[in-house]
Amino acid sequence: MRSEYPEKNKRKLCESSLLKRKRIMGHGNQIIGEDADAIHLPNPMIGFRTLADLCQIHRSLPEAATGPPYFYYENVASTPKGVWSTISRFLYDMKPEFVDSKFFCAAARKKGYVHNLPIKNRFPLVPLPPQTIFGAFPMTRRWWPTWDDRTKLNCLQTCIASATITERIMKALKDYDEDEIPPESVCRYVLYECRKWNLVWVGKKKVAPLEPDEVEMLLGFPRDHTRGISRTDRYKSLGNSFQIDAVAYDPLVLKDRFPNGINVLSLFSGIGGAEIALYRLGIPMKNVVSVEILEVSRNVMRCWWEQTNQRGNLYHLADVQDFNADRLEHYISSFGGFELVIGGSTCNNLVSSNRHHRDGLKGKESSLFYDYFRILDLVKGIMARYN
DNA sequence: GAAAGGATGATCGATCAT
DNA sequence: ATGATCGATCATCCTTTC
Repeated sequence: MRSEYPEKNKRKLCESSLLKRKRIMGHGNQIIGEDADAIHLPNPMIGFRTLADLCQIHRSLPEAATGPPYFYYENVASTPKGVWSTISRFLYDMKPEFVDSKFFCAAARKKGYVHNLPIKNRFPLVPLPPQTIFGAFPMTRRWWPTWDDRTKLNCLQTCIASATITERIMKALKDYDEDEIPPESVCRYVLYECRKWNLVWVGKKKVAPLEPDEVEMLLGFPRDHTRGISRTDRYKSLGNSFQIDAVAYDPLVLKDRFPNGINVLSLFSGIGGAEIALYRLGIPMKNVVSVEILEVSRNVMRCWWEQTNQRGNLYHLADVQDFNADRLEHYISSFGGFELVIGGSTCNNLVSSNRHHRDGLKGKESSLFYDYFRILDLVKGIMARYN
C-alpha cells in the first residue's frame, strides 16, 4: 500500500524544480543547466484527483491561463527530457496533469493534459466501460493461462503484431500441455511479446492481436466508428486518438456553465474523440471548427456527425499551419467566440516507439504543438478585444 | 497505386540487487 | 547510495501482395 506522502512529496519536488528552473532561466527564456527542465511523472498516474477531488480543494490558475476560452491540451506523458516543461512554459506556466486511462478502462494510455478547466466535482462518464481484460473480452478467459497475470492491456498503438509473431509464440508453446506451466524462459518470451503487442488468448496456446472494433470499444468509441476505411487506417487513426472516458472526465463542468451549448475549436481532431466526449457528456455543440490534416479521419468524423444528427454546424479545415488570424476573426465574429479550444498535437517525434525520428518538439510533426499555442493565444487575444 | 506484412532499438523511469 | 535490470512505448521504412 502506498501512502499519501510520496505523492505530496513529489508535488513539492515538482514545484521546487519549477522554481529552480525559473531562477536558472537566463535572458530570452533560454534554459541553462540540465536540472532545469525536470517535470516528474506521478505514480500512480491519477492526475490531481487525490488532492483535488477527494479533498475538494481548488487550484489557483496563473493569471494568463484563465479564460475565456477554456482550453484543453493533450500529449503523451513519456517524452524526451524537457518537452513537458517547454509545453508547460508556453501554456501559461500551467502544471500538466498526468493521467493513465487504465483508471477508466481496460487499456493503459499515459497522457499529460494541460487545461484550465475547474478540477472540482469531476465525475466519470457512466456507464463505466469494462475495467479488465476479462470484462472487455469474456471469451478470452477460457484460454488464458494462469501464468499470464495481465488484467489490463498496454497502450493501444497504431500497428498490430504480424502473423509471424503469433506463430512463433504458438510454436514456442506447442510442446507443453494446456494445464502445464512452461519453463520460465518460455513464459518470459511469450509474456514479453504479449505485453509488447497487446495480444490476447483466443484459442489453445493461441494469441491474437485485437480487431479494430475491439480497439474502438476499449477507447470508448461507438462500435464500427471507423468502418469503411482500410484496416491499416483504422488501427492508425484509433492508435492516435483519445481514450474517450479519460478525456470526458474533465469538461463535464461546462455542462452547467453553458446549458445552451458551446462553440468548439478542435485542433488535431482526428476521428473526433473530443467531439464524441462532449456529445456523450450531453454538452450541445453549436459550432465546431475542426482542423484535421487526414482526409480519411475527417470523413470518419463527418460521418459520425451526420449519423448522430448533431444540430450544430461542423466546419472542417485541413492544416493548422494555414489557420491564421483572419480566419479566426471570421469565425469569432460570426458566432461570438469559442468556449473551448481542445486538441492533442502530433506526438510522432516524442514517443519511444518511433525508432527513426524521436526529435522532441523540434521534430517535423511534433513541432505543430507551437501552432496549437499560436492559435490558442490568438483566440485569447481576439476574444479579449471582443469582451 | 493502395493495402498489408514484416523487421527495425532507444529512451526514460521504476524496481531490484549490491 | 549506486549500478543493473526490467518494462512500456498515440511509429517508420522497406518489401510484398493485390
